[in-house]
Amino acid sequence: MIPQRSRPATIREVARRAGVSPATVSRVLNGRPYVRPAIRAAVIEAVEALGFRPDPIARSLVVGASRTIGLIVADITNPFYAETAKAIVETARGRGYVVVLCNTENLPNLQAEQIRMLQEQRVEGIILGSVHRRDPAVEELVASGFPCVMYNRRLLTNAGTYVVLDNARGGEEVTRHFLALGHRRIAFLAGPASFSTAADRLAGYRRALRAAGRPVDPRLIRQGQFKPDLAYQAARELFQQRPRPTAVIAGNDLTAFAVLDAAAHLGLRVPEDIGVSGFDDTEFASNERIQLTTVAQQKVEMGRLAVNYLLEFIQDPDRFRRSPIRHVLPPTLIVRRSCGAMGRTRAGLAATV
Amino acid sequence: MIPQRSRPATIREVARRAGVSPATVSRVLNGRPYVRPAIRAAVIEAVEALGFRPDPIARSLVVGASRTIGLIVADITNPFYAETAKAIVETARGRGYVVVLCNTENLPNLQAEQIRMLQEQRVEGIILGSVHRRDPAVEELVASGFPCVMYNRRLLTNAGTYVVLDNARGGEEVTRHFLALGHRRIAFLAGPASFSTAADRLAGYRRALRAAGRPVDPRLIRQGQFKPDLAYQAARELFQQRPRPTAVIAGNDLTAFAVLDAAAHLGLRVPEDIGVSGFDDTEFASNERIQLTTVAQQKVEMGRLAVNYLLEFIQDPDRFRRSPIRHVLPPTLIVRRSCGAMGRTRAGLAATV
DNA sequence: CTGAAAGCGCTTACAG
DNA sequence: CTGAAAGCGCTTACAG
Repeated sequence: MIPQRSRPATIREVARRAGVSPATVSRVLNGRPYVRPAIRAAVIEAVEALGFRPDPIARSLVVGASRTIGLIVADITNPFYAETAKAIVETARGRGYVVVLCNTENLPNLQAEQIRMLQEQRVEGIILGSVHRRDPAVEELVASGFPCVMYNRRLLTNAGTYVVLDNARGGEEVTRHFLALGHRRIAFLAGPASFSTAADRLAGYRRALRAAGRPVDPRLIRQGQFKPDLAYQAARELFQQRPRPTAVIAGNDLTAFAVLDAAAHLGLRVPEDIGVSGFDDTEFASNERIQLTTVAQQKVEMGRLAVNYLLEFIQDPDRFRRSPIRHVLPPTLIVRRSCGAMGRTRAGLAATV
Repeated sequence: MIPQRSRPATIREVARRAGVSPATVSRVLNGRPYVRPAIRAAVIEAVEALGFRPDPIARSLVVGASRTIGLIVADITNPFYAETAKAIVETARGRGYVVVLCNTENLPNLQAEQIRMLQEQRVEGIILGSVHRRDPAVEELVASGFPCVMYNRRLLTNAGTYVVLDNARGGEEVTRHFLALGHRRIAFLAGPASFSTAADRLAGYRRALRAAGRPVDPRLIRQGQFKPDLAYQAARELFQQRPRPTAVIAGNDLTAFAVLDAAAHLGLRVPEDIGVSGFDDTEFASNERIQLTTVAQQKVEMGRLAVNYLLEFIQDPDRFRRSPIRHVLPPTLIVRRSCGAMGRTRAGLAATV
């Protein structure tokens, strides 16, 4: 039953068996019209009898399509990337594509090397999850017209097709939330300024403060840490300030967890002494002991969109080169215990501030 | 400077420019001996001038080597798989290999399909992280001699090359630890019996109890849940038992977190009312609010070994077919707050039991 | 040491 | 509607 795996059948063996030419076999395999039904049937019969599966490598060589796409992420161990990667792999599989995974650790040189490598491997397109705002390798890639879509982060030039969260609105909403709870010294622990996510979230924070007529205090802003250990240090420093901030908005969930740790080590209670929030709504944010208020993104949807746009791009590159798609997804503020909004009146909070 | 990406140079253009034949260019590119130094230099000069990069697809077609490996995991959003995948991708990259990621959700049919697909894509080998104890598709793959290495889980037949944790010893040590703390009703929340990890950890638990002359109470054993929501339910049921278990060993960290949630929702204090432990030592286990006692594995090392064995397998398939490698890594018990060993005397604990 | 030729397994004009 | 031929971009015996 199961064909021996040793020597896969070739198209010419199928042709011989069906009594036709390899060209005809190729035609029925690729669903081309103009093949007499009887011949088509004979070919199909032969294909099945031999368990024939066309060699994708050979096919790639001639048509230049590998049915492979590349996925470049900053860090697959970050739950945000893991969850989007899962959706990407799953969606691609459903469309007959396989995905090659690359991890950049946010190193521009490494990312540039991976882009080169993926193109050499003849992937049909690339999904980029870790672009920097200024990113020569990506800018060049976009300019070249090679099918690619960014997700999560985008270029400062705003070039190319991308799907991102409305990070500014997310930053704005969570800031407004803390303001509404009566907080007046709200710190912002932003990621590196070179990531659009961090920059946009911070911009939203500033906008919300200004809209509320509150000053933006530079001492309350810490830039540069998306890594837990750096965020931990920055949080400790913030907590040492007098007067102490009453809330800290972390640039993502992972840094928010580090903020919680720092608070615990300094004997600060969350949310009584300090309100905390994150971004991403990763699995752990809802853990009973964490209960992190956070700005959620539609991670599965984001991954799915990235794949769909990329495959459309591959189908019709000219269209995307002429008019790239900029898809901005809405944020959702998820209120949990860590911000102090649950089970506390505004008056009660005002009293402790 | 930068060669136009539009029409990549071909080996015959390089040959023309260097005034040699394509065969010679191929030789110097592949580091073959017997090329006159002057000619070699001319070829290298031409390669650089044209920014030539050999087409890996064409190369694959003739040599049958794609410089690509497949990686099949159960769930990339599980931190264990994310961390090992990262090490695998990184190690492979260092050796000039690219990795195609597949996610099985532990579905045997899906896994079988991915194996087929990867072979069609002409990957040179496959790393399998989600095999079932009985797994026809994998057993067939191993029997066929196709280069593959399992990690994390292995087959009941024990066939093939693998690198796994000494799960039995891990289960044994954590059980002994709870026994030493004075616990007498230790529950075990095992993963599905079809995973060797779950089966082996449970076997270790049984062994430790028997060695201590303690009975194995079947009501304290729950099989089947590696998913947080199922584990949560199972934990609630365990906690409703009278007398209540005083400790629960979870099959992995993710289920341990669910156990913590269940305890919290029932108003049980950890570790005062109930000791809890996990497996894997994922990032979150060390979170200040979690402080989960757990059995650690060397995840990076495991990933690295899997790649290295696979590449050796690819180099010398006969050797691996004749004598597969069975690499068993030692577990490390990491004691944190959740088991109750910290800051409590044994007498104190005995009093509460 | 080097080149001409064949070939990897497909697809695709080009004829008919 | 179908086949013979050329070709995708390499590598590898085979001669010399």
